[in-house]
Amino acid sequence: MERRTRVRFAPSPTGPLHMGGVRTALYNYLYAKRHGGDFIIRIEDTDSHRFVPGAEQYIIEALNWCGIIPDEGVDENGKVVETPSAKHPHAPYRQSQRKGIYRKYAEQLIANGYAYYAFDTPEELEAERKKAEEEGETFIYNQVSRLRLRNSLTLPEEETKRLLETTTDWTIRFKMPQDTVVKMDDLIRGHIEVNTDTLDDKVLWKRADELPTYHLANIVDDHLMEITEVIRGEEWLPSLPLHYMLYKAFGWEDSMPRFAHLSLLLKPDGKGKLSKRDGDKMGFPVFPLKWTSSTGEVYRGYREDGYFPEAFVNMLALLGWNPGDDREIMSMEDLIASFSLDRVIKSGARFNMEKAHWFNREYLRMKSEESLAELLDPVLAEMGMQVVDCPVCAITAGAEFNETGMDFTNHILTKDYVRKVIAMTKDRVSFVKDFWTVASYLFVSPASFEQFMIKAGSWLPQKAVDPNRKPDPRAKVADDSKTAPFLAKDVEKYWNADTDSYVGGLVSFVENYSLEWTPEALAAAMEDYIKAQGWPMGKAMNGLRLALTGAASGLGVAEIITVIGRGETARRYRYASLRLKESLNA
RNA sequence: GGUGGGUUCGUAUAACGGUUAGUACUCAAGAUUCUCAAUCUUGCAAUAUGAGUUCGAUUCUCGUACCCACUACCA
Repeated sequence: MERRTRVRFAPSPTGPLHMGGVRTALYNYLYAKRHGGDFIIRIEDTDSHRFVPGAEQYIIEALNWCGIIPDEGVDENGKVVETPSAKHPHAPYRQSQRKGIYRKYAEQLIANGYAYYAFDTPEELEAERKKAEEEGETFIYNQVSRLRLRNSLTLPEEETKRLLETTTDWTIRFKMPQDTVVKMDDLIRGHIEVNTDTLDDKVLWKRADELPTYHLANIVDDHLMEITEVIRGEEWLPSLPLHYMLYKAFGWEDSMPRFAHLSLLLKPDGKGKLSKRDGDKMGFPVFPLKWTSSTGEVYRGYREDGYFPEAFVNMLALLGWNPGDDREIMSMEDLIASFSLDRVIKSGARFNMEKAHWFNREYLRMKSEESLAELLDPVLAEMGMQVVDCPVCAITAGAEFNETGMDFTNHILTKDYVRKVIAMTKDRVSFVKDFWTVASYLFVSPASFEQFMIKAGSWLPQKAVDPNRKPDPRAKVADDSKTAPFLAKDVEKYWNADTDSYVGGLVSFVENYSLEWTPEALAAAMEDYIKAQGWPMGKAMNGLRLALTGAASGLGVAEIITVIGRGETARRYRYASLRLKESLNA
């Protein structure tokens, strides 16, 4: 009988979900949707000591941002469901609120001889561990040691009874059978065998807080919630034998889910799994959303760093899985249509920031100018710009737009102007905030000229250096003049009396230019003019760009002029000429 | 230490036991150009290691090295 596919993502609210967790959730989601099944969220909060306020909400919000929407466990308002309904029949979905149901399962195991009561206190166990350590060994609560410890297997029945009633720090432990080979199958890793002699007697239920441990709660809930596949992180592989044994002990073998253990996400240097500190060290976020810890530490998030959720999800999906062909840019629908566990990679994957940037750039290019303008709005507002939808209203309110829709004195601009800038600079940026970085001169005229130059120069993209990479023997020594800040003392290289006259002439030409006002037409006309005058093309054009942008790099000169307009062009030239002359004389 | 998992260019990955070991990112060179990008073209770069099985091994088996996880009354 074919069962409906039901998978779950079962995070523990002990902190923010990091990108590895998001990937696990994503793979679960893709698998569920690929098979037309359900994706369920369950909160595993059986450890009261490690509970972190806000973590649960963070997890749900993060998944929501990624477009990973649960079918069950969380309602439309993003709240974990607490009372059963047709859509959420297994509520509550928080294990702390399910605590009443686990004890009887643990007792059932004892009744059938699969578990026992253990009365050793945490202090006693700690002492055992310490003793073993001094002897150079490791203490394990297992088939051998349980015979000399205080539990219902060694104590007389009356004593057991008495302790159960009079003490409150006992536990129920699984009675791991001796010398039995557990044969397991993993959807990603294939067949695995483990001898039970290497396993210990795990605690299943604690009297102290009357809560189950992960192992019990997990198996019981997966069974009750009719989970068909368990897709989780590799850190669970060592406890898979125990979980197999538990299904067997409960007599649930027939409905036991199939298991798939995902490899971990590694630090970019490949040493160890990704942890929350790595982001700050390596300069990238490890969390989907920004997180502020209770001690006030702030961790960056992909959302706040300007990544598009589609790009983030796409990048994450391909970190440890591939569709079997050369496709890389894939929407959620594409991913769902192609996802399969047998193409999940067994080895751990390292996160690569350059590739993440590339993904974001690809997605940015696919977006319309309209939607990018929308996204750029807050950035412009932050820089003191005011974007208006209704130019007429703005004019009556005192805005003085030039012919291109910009008021450079009052920093007011039209939506049209923003769209124009975006169209012109779209293929130079990876993130929405980069529009400002690469084209601020289209929004503000240079105020303090030399400073602006230095700043503009320092904005040039810094090339990332991978310490692991072998140097290319043919690579030339880095040309500093290309990336170094454009300093005031270099002015003469770019500007002298001749340049000034070329640029001045060009500006007059532009002011009187009356033909088609497009970058192409204007560029052609300017070039003809420069040639007719017999001026050096580079000197004239680069000089004008310097005057207009304050930098030695940037958009085509004609493009800039058609955006900022004639008046602003002339104004910037006069200003630059003045300031640059001062620099030369100084 | 024990148990389990893993190992293809710097990174992510592809390759019915038979390919010139492919692709993308990064990097480099060239083209283009008024600069810088973008774009296009080209290039650099890998099967951890030793045995075995086989006509033939990146692929199967075993050993070694290295990496990772687990080894809690945490998940």
